[in-house]
Amino acid sequence: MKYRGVGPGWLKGEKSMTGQENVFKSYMDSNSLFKGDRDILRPSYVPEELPHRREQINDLASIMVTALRGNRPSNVLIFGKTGTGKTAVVRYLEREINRLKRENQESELNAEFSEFDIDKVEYVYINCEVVDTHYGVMKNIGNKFVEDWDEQIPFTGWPMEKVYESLKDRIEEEKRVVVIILDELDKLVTKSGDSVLYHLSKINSELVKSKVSLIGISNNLKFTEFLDPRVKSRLGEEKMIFPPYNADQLKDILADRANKAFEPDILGNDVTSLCAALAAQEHGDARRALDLLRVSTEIAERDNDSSVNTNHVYKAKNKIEQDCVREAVNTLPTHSKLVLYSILLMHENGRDKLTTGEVYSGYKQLSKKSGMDPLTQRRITDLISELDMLGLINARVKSFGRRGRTKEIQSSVPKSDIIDLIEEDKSIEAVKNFNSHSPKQTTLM
DNA sequence: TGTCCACTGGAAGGGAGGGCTT
DNA sequence: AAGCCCTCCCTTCCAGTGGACA
Repeated sequence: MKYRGVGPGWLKGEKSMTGQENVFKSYMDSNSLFKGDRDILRPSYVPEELPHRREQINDLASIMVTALRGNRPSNVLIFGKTGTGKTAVVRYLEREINRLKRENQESELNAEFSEFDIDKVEYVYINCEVVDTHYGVMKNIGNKFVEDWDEQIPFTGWPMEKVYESLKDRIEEEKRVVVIILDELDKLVTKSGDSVLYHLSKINSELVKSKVSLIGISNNLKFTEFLDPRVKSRLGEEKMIFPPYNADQLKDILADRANKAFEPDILGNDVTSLCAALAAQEHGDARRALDLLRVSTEIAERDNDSSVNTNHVYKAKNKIEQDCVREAVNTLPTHSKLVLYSILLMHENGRDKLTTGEVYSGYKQLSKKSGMDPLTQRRITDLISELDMLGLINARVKSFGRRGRTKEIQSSVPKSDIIDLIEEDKSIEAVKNFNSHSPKQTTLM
């Protein structure tokens, strides 16, 4: 069939050139329960006020104000579990600094901070879960100071020393105070060590005009144990710990966002309370509370309901959990999929607890069947640990005395759903139905 | 109390891939 | 084109481990 393109009529929701009604039409005509921008319910949205974080905002602002006077603020380490507002507070202060810069430009007075041009305060935010290498972090910081594509540090190819020198030169081009935020810092340290922190924390001794301050954000209080003592002391000049939100605080946060996101009467009684209570069970995670409210509303919209009720919230809870698992499985490399597949198949065959050796022999059978060279057992040990970290399996080291010491492995996902999902992967199509009852098939045991 | 098993997990290094410099 | 750098994925080697058992 010839491709005919999408004509203007389609866009208006009229019948397509094939004579069928446009697939989006019915959805576009249905009423949205959101008042406007649904991103208000996304964790990345930074509201005008952050409920129950005034104290942390003030503390951090009192440290950061030094930058506005042209001096170097102390380095800060911020700790707190997921969804406790760490990133939101840092982003909030970034917005406040930018607002101050704008007001300053408009008034052209620069009265309050007259000795230093506050336009020269630079805020560089790096998420170390995304950029998790020494090179990547340095490159990203350095590239914040150039707009010309030709002058950008390439994403690979330069020696580290050159990247570092280039970064220093760019910062030194004019007198400025650079505040570098390293979010999810523990991920960077775990993966690439502390050399990037070593360089960044001693950079001030090599700068003449400019100054650099670091704000590290981490979920893990213990990650500083892996740091070189010099880095640890330079980095932790100030420390802040963000406590988890309780259910009442989460309810306030949700109520605040809900006021902006919905018309009155859209949310049923107890919807925000339930979202808050469910999220409070998970160490007071505001991100989870907001996701629950947003997904509940989306489910209500799809069901063509005129309001959101607690049933939608329970559905949303299940959906979020399932989506997380499916996403995790879908993005696994092929060999990890085969390891998980072999664990699930053996569970299907009644084997509840497995050892590394058993999983490895099952995996080897599957690899050969799918025409791939199996990886070594050492490598598979690492893949098993990764699956454990993703929460797809439970693996704990256990000693069986004379029968050795190994991991005891159990799956922690719905077996048949995930088996079906893995079987959708084209690259391992040959192992599909490996465990069928056909007499010609071998069975994993 | 020493032995033994079946691994665990750290360290070192190979090599492929992507890109820069000379 | 050759030499170099960095990252990623992987292998190889090997010391260490917990607890049942003789």
